[in-house]
Amino acid sequence: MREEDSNWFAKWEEELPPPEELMPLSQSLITPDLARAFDMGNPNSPHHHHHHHHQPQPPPPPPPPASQAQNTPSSQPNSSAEFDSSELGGNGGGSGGTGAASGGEEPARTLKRPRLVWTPQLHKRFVDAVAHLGIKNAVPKTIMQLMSVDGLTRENVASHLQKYRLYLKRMQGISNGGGGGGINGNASMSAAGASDTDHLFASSPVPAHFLHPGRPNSDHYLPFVPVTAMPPHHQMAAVVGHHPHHQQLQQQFRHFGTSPPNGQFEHPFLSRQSQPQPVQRMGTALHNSTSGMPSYVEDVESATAASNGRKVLTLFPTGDD
DNA sequence: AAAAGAATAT
DNA sequence: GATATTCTTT
Repeated sequence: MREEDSNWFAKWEEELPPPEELMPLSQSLITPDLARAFDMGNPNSPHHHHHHHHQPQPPPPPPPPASQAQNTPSSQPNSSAEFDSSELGGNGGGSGGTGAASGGEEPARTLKRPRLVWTPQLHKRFVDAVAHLGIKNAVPKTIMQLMSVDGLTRENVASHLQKYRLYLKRMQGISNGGGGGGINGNASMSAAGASDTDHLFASSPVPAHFLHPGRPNSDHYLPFVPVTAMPPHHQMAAVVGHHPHHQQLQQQFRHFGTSPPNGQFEHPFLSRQSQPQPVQRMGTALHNSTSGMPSYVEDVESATAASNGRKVLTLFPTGDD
Protein backbone atom coordinates (compact mmCIF):
# COMPACT_ATOMS: atom_id res chain seq x y z
CA MET A 1 0.00 0.00 0.00
CA ARG A 2 2.02 2.83 -1.12
CA GLU A 3 0.72 6.17 -0.33
CA GLU A 4 0.84 8.63 -3.04
CA ASP A 5 3.96 10.52 -2.61
CA SER A 6 2.36 13.50 -4.17
CA ASN A 7 -0.52 13.57 -1.83
CA TRP A 8 0.80 13.16 1.59
CA PHE A 9 2.06 16.62 1.58
CA ALA A 10 -1.29 18.03 0.71
CA LYS A 11 -2.92 15.98 3.37
CA TRP A 12 -0.42 17.13 5.82
CA GLU A 13 -1.16 20.65 5.02
CA GLU A 14 -4.80 20.16 5.60
CA GLU A 15 -4.09 19.19 9.11
CA LEU A 16 -2.46 22.44 9.76
CA PRO A 17 -4.53 25.10 11.32
CA PRO A 18 -5.13 28.27 9.39
CA PRO A 19 -3.17 31.27 10.45
CA GLU A 20 -6.23 32.78 11.96
CA GLU A 21 -6.48 30.03 14.46
CA LEU A 22 -3.01 30.29 15.63
CA MET A 23 -2.53 31.44 19.10
CA PRO A 24 -1.23 34.91 19.38
CA LEU A 25 2.38 35.26 20.03
CA SER A 26 3.16 36.74 23.31
CA GLN A 27 5.20 39.81 23.36
CA SER A 28 7.60 39.41 20.60
CA LEU A 29 9.23 42.65 21.33
CA ILE A 30 9.87 42.23 24.97
CA THR A 31 12.35 39.91 26.41
CA PRO A 32 10.80 37.20 28.49
CA ASP A 33 12.59 38.26 31.53
CA LEU A 34 11.45 41.79 31.25
CA ALA A 35 7.96 40.68 30.53
CA ARG A 36 7.93 38.57 33.60
CA ALA A 37 9.33 41.34 35.66
CA PHE A 38 6.42 43.47 34.66
CA ASP A 39 3.97 40.73 35.15
CA MET A 40 2.77 41.03 31.65
CA GLY A 41 2.39 37.70 30.10
CA ASN A 42 0.12 38.46 27.27
CA PRO A 43 -1.01 41.83 26.13
CA ASN A 44 -3.89 40.32 24.30
CA SER A 45 -5.45 38.79 27.30
CA PRO A 46 -4.17 40.95 30.08
CA HIS A 47 -6.13 40.17 33.15
CA HIS A 48 -8.42 37.44 32.16
CA HIS A 49 -7.82 34.83 34.67
CA HIS A 50 -10.29 32.32 33.51
CA HIS A 51 -11.10 32.73 29.96
CA HIS A 52 -9.84 30.50 27.32
CA HIS A 53 -9.41 32.06 24.02
CA HIS A 54 -9.02 30.10 20.92
CA GLN A 55 -10.66 32.51 18.71
CA PRO A 56 -9.18 34.21 15.75
CA GLN A 57 -7.28 36.99 17.30
CA PRO A 58 -5.66 39.86 15.56
CA PRO A 59 -2.26 38.81 14.39
CA PRO A 60 0.53 40.00 16.58
CA PRO A 61 2.60 42.87 15.38
CA PRO A 62 5.31 41.79 13.02
CA PRO A 63 8.34 41.14 15.10
CA PRO A 64 11.45 42.97 14.08
CA PRO A 65 14.16 40.97 12.42
CA ALA A 66 14.66 39.15 15.60
CA SER A 67 18.05 37.70 15.45
CA GLN A 68 17.39 35.20 18.08
CA ALA A 69 16.11 32.54 15.82
CA GLN A 70 17.08 29.19 17.05
CA ASN A 71 20.18 28.92 19.04
CA THR A 72 21.74 25.81 17.85
CA PRO A 73 21.06 25.38 14.25
CA SER A 74 20.74 21.71 14.05
CA SER A 75 19.42 20.47 17.26
CA GLN A 76 19.54 21.58 20.76
CA PRO A 77 16.48 23.63 20.93
CA ASN A 78 18.07 23.96 24.23
CA SER A 79 16.38 23.15 27.38
CA SER A 80 17.08 26.36 29.07
CA ALA A 81 18.99 28.44 26.68
CA GLU A 82 15.98 30.15 25.34
CA PHE A 83 14.97 31.05 28.77
CA ASP A 84 17.86 31.81 30.94
CA SER A 85 20.35 32.75 28.36
CA SER A 86 17.95 35.25 27.07
CA GLU A 87 20.68 37.68 27.56
CA LEU A 88 18.95 39.56 30.23
CA GLY A 89 20.36 42.93 30.81
CA GLY A 90 22.18 42.61 27.60
CA ASN A 91 19.39 43.23 25.27
CA GLY A 92 15.84 42.28 24.84
CA GLY A 93 16.20 40.99 21.41
CA GLY A 94 16.56 44.51 20.23
CA SER A 95 13.59 45.64 22.18
CA GLY A 96 15.17 48.75 23.36
CA GLY A 97 16.73 49.26 26.69
CA THR A 98 16.00 46.46 28.93
CA GLY A 99 16.94 48.73 31.71
CA ALA A 100 17.25 47.34 35.13
CA ALA A 101 14.15 45.35 35.64
CA SER A 102 12.09 46.98 38.26
CA GLY A 103 12.54 45.10 41.40
CA GLY A 104 15.97 44.31 40.28
CA GLU A 105 16.68 40.71 40.90
CA GLU A 106 18.31 38.69 38.30
CA PRO A 107 15.70 36.11 37.73
CA ALA A 108 16.58 35.54 34.19
CA ARG A 109 19.24 33.06 34.85
CA THR A 110 18.30 29.93 36.60
CA LEU A 111 14.90 30.15 35.09
CA LYS A 112 13.08 27.02 34.47
CA ARG A 113 11.48 26.06 31.30
CA PRO A 114 7.76 25.71 31.25
CA ARG A 115 6.51 22.21 31.15
CA LEU A 116 5.90 20.85 27.75
CA VAL A 117 2.42 19.74 27.00
CA TRP A 118 2.20 16.96 24.53
CA THR A 119 -0.76 17.81 22.42
CA PRO A 120 -2.09 15.35 19.90
CA GLN A 121 -0.45 17.27 17.15
CA LEU A 122 2.87 17.14 18.79
CA HIS A 123 2.48 13.52 19.68
CA LYS A 124 1.55 12.78 16.13
CA ARG A 125 4.78 14.21 15.00
CA PHE A 126 6.52 12.16 17.58
CA VAL A 127 4.93 8.97 16.39
CA ASP A 128 5.68 9.78 12.82
CA ALA A 129 9.27 10.33 13.66
CA VAL A 130 9.54 7.12 15.58
CA ALA A 131 7.85 5.25 12.81
CA HIS A 132 10.23 6.63 10.30
CA LEU A 133 13.21 5.82 12.32
CA GLY A 134 12.07 2.42 13.34
CA ILE A 135 11.96 1.36 16.90
CA LYS A 136 15.59 0.54 16.85
CA ASN A 137 16.86 3.87 15.81
CA ALA A 138 14.26 5.78 17.62
CA VAL A 139 16.23 7.34 20.37
CA PRO A 140 15.53 10.67 21.95
CA LYS A 141 18.10 12.66 20.12
CA THR A 142 17.26 11.34 16.73
CA ILE A 143 13.59 11.65 17.31
CA MET A 144 14.01 15.17 18.42
CA GLN A 145 15.96 16.00 15.34
CA LEU A 146 13.46 14.45 13.07
CA MET A 147 10.58 16.16 14.71
CA SER A 148 12.24 19.41 14.16
CA VAL A 149 10.18 21.28 16.61
CA ASP A 150 11.82 24.36 17.77
CA GLY A 151 12.12 24.49 21.49
CA LEU A 152 11.75 20.79 21.93
CA THR A 153 14.51 19.26 23.93
CA ARG A 154 16.01 15.85 24.06
CA GLU A 155 14.81 15.50 27.60
CA ASN A 156 11.30 16.29 26.52
CA VAL A 157 11.45 13.53 24.00
CA ALA A 158 13.18 11.09 26.28
CA SER A 159 10.56 11.47 28.89
CA HIS A 160 7.78 11.10 26.43
CA LEU A 161 9.44 8.15 24.81
CA GLN A 162 9.75 6.39 28.09
CA LYS A 163 6.11 6.73 28.72
CA TYR A 164 5.21 5.84 25.20
CA ARG A 165 7.16 2.64 25.45
CA LEU A 166 5.25 1.66 28.49
CA TYR A 167 2.12 2.35 26.60
CA LEU A 168 3.23 0.21 23.71
CA LYS A 169 4.09 -2.55 26.07
CA ARG A 170 0.67 -2.48 27.53
CA MET A 171 -0.78 -2.45 24.09
CA GLN A 172 1.17 -5.45 23.01
CA GLY A 173 -0.04 -7.32 25.97
CA ILE A 174 -3.64 -6.81 25.23
CA SER A 175 -3.65 -6.50 21.50
CA ASN A 176 -2.18 -9.94 21.34
CA GLY A 177 -4.61 -11.69 19.13
CA GLY A 178 -7.13 -9.00 19.61
CA GLY A 179 -6.08 -6.52 17.06
CA GLY A 180 -6.68 -8.40 13.93
CA GLY A 181 -4.25 -6.88 11.55
CA GLY A 182 -4.65 -3.40 10.49
CA ILE A 183 -1.93 -0.97 10.50
CA ASN A 184 -3.52 1.23 12.94
CA GLY A 185 -5.27 -0.34 15.74
CA ASN A 186 -7.06 2.43 17.32
CA ALA A 187 -5.97 2.03 20.81
CA SER A 188 -9.25 3.29 21.99
CA MET A 189 -9.92 0.05 23.60
CA SER A 190 -10.90 0.08 27.15
CA ALA A 191 -9.54 -3.32 27.76
CA ALA A 192 -7.12 -4.17 30.43
CA GLY A 193 -4.03 -2.14 30.30
CA ALA A 194 -5.43 0.57 28.21
CA SER A 195 -6.44 3.05 30.71
CA ASP A 196 -8.40 5.98 29.61
CA THR A 197 -5.49 8.04 30.62
CA ASP A 198 -3.96 7.09 27.35
CA HIS A 199 -5.97 9.68 25.55
CA LEU A 200 -2.99 11.24 24.06
CA PHE A 201 -1.41 8.07 22.88
CA ALA A 202 -4.67 6.82 21.56
CA SER A 203 -5.02 9.93 19.53
CA SER A 204 -2.37 8.76 17.16
CA PRO A 205 -2.48 5.41 15.46
CA VAL A 206 0.22 3.08 16.49
CA PRO A 207 2.13 1.74 13.52
CA ALA A 208 1.93 -1.98 13.33
CA HIS A 209 5.57 -2.81 13.78
CA PHE A 210 5.56 -0.91 16.98
CA LEU A 211 3.80 -3.79 18.52
CA HIS A 212 5.91 -6.36 16.86
CA PRO A 213 9.39 -6.27 18.16
CA GLY A 214 11.67 -8.50 16.25
CA ARG A 215 10.31 -7.77 12.90
CA PRO A 216 12.12 -5.46 10.59
CA ASN A 217 10.08 -2.56 9.57
CA SER A 218 9.94 -1.77 5.96
CA ASP A 219 7.85 1.23 6.06
CA HIS A 220 9.07 4.57 5.21
CA TYR A 221 5.85 5.44 3.69
CA LEU A 222 5.23 7.82 6.42
CA PRO A 223 4.11 11.24 5.55
CA PHE A 224 7.00 12.78 7.16
CA VAL A 225 9.42 15.38 6.16
CA PRO A 226 12.97 14.63 7.01
CA VAL A 227 14.37 17.33 9.09
CA THR A 228 16.98 17.91 6.52
CA ALA A 229 14.34 18.71 4.05
CA MET A 230 11.84 20.25 6.28
CA PRO A 231 9.85 22.83 4.47
CA PRO A 232 9.68 26.02 6.39
CA HIS A 233 5.97 26.06 6.01
CA HIS A 234 5.36 23.44 8.52
CA GLN A 235 7.88 24.30 11.01
CA MET A 236 6.71 24.00 14.49
CA ALA A 237 7.90 26.34 17.06
CA ALA A 238 7.59 26.27 20.73
CA VAL A 239 6.28 29.46 22.09
CA VAL A 240 5.43 30.43 25.54
CA GLY A 241 1.96 31.54 26.08
CA HIS A 242 0.17 31.68 29.32
CA HIS A 243 -2.49 29.66 30.84
CA PRO A 244 -4.92 30.72 33.51
CA HIS A 245 -3.04 29.07 36.21
CA HIS A 246 -0.01 27.64 34.68
CA GLN A 247 2.11 28.81 31.94
CA GLN A 248 2.18 27.03 28.74
CA LEU A 249 4.70 27.01 26.14
CA GLN A 250 2.55 26.80 23.17
CA GLN A 251 3.59 25.56 19.88
CA GLN A 252 2.61 27.04 16.72
CA PHE A 253 2.66 25.79 13.26
CA ARG A 254 4.05 28.26 10.95
CA HIS A 255 1.96 28.20 7.97
CA PHE A 256 3.38 30.39 5.34
CA GLY A 257 0.60 29.47 3.09
CA THR A 258 0.69 27.17 0.22
CA SER A 259 1.61 30.01 -1.96
CA PRO A 260 4.98 31.38 -1.15
CA PRO A 261 5.45 35.09 -1.52
CA ASN A 262 7.26 34.81 -4.72
CA GLY A 263 8.07 31.23 -5.24
CA GLN A 264 5.80 28.88 -7.02
CA PHE A 265 7.33 25.63 -6.04
CA GLU A 266 5.07 22.71 -6.40
CA HIS A 267 7.48 20.30 -4.98
CA PRO A 268 8.17 20.83 -1.38
CA PHE A 269 10.79 18.18 -1.56
CA LEU A 270 13.45 20.46 -2.65
CA SER A 271 12.77 22.75 0.17
CA ARG A 272 15.88 23.59 1.89
CA GLN A 273 16.16 23.57 5.55
CA SER A 274 19.44 24.17 7.02
CA GLN A 275 20.00 22.23 10.12
CA PRO A 276 23.57 21.43 9.71
CA GLN A 277 23.08 17.95 10.83
CA PRO A 278 26.31 16.14 11.25
CA VAL A 279 24.27 13.10 11.74
CA GLN A 280 20.97 12.18 10.33
CA ARG A 281 21.92 8.90 8.98
CA MET A 282 18.79 6.93 9.19
CA GLY A 283 18.47 4.27 6.67
CA THR A 284 15.67 6.02 4.97
CA ALA A 285 16.11 7.94 1.85
CA LEU A 286 17.43 11.34 2.54
CA HIS A 287 16.98 13.42 -0.48
CA ASN A 288 17.96 16.53 1.19
CA SER A 289 19.66 19.33 -0.47
CA THR A 290 22.48 20.05 1.83
CA SER A 291 23.02 23.15 -0.11
CA GLY A 292 23.19 24.99 3.10
CA MET A 293 20.41 27.45 2.88
CA PRO A 294 20.15 28.99 6.29
CA SER A 295 16.92 28.08 7.83
CA TYR A 296 14.98 30.16 10.14
CA VAL A 297 12.60 29.59 12.85
CA GLU A 298 12.46 32.99 14.25
CA ASP A 299 9.56 32.33 16.37
CA VAL A 300 10.65 31.20 19.64
CA GLU A 301 9.36 33.88 21.79
CA SER A 302 9.23 33.07 25.36
CA ALA A 303 7.13 35.17 27.54
CA THR A 304 7.15 34.10 31.05
CA ALA A 305 4.44 35.66 33.00
CA ALA A 306 4.81 35.85 36.68
CA SER A 307 2.80 33.44 38.65
CA ASN A 308 3.13 30.80 41.20
CA GLY A 309 1.53 28.33 38.97
CA ARG A 310 3.50 25.81 37.11
CA LYS A 311 4.83 26.67 33.82
CA VAL A 312 3.62 24.67 31.01
CA LEU A 313 4.37 24.19 27.42
CA THR A 314 1.56 23.45 25.16
CA LEU A 315 0.41 23.36 21.65
CA PHE A 316 -2.41 25.29 20.17
CA PRO A 317 -5.96 25.05 21.40
CA THR A 318 -6.53 21.71 22.85
CA GLY A 319 -9.89 22.76 24.04
CA ASP A 320 -8.81 21.50 27.33
CA ASP A 321 -8.86 23.61 30.34
C1' DA B 1 32.03 12.31 27.58
C1' DA B 2 27.66 11.91 25.85
C1' DA B 3 23.45 9.89 25.32
C1' DA B 4 20.00 6.24 26.42
C1' DG B 5 17.23 4.13 29.79
C1' DA B 6 15.27 3.53 34.20
C1' DA B 7 14.04 5.39 38.44
C1' DT B 8 12.51 8.91 40.96
C1' DA B 9 10.86 13.64 41.98
C1' DT B 10 7.76 17.58 41.32
C1' DG C 1 -1.10 12.11 36.34
C1' DA C 2 1.97 14.20 33.23
C1' DT C 3 6.59 15.88 32.82
C1' DA C 4 10.95 16.82 34.75
C1' DT C 5 14.95 15.59 36.86
C1' DT C 6 18.26 12.57 38.61
C1' DC C 7 20.64 8.33 38.65
C1' DT C 8 22.70 4.37 36.24
C1' DT C 9 24.20 2.08 32.40
C1' DT C 10 25.78 1.74 27.82
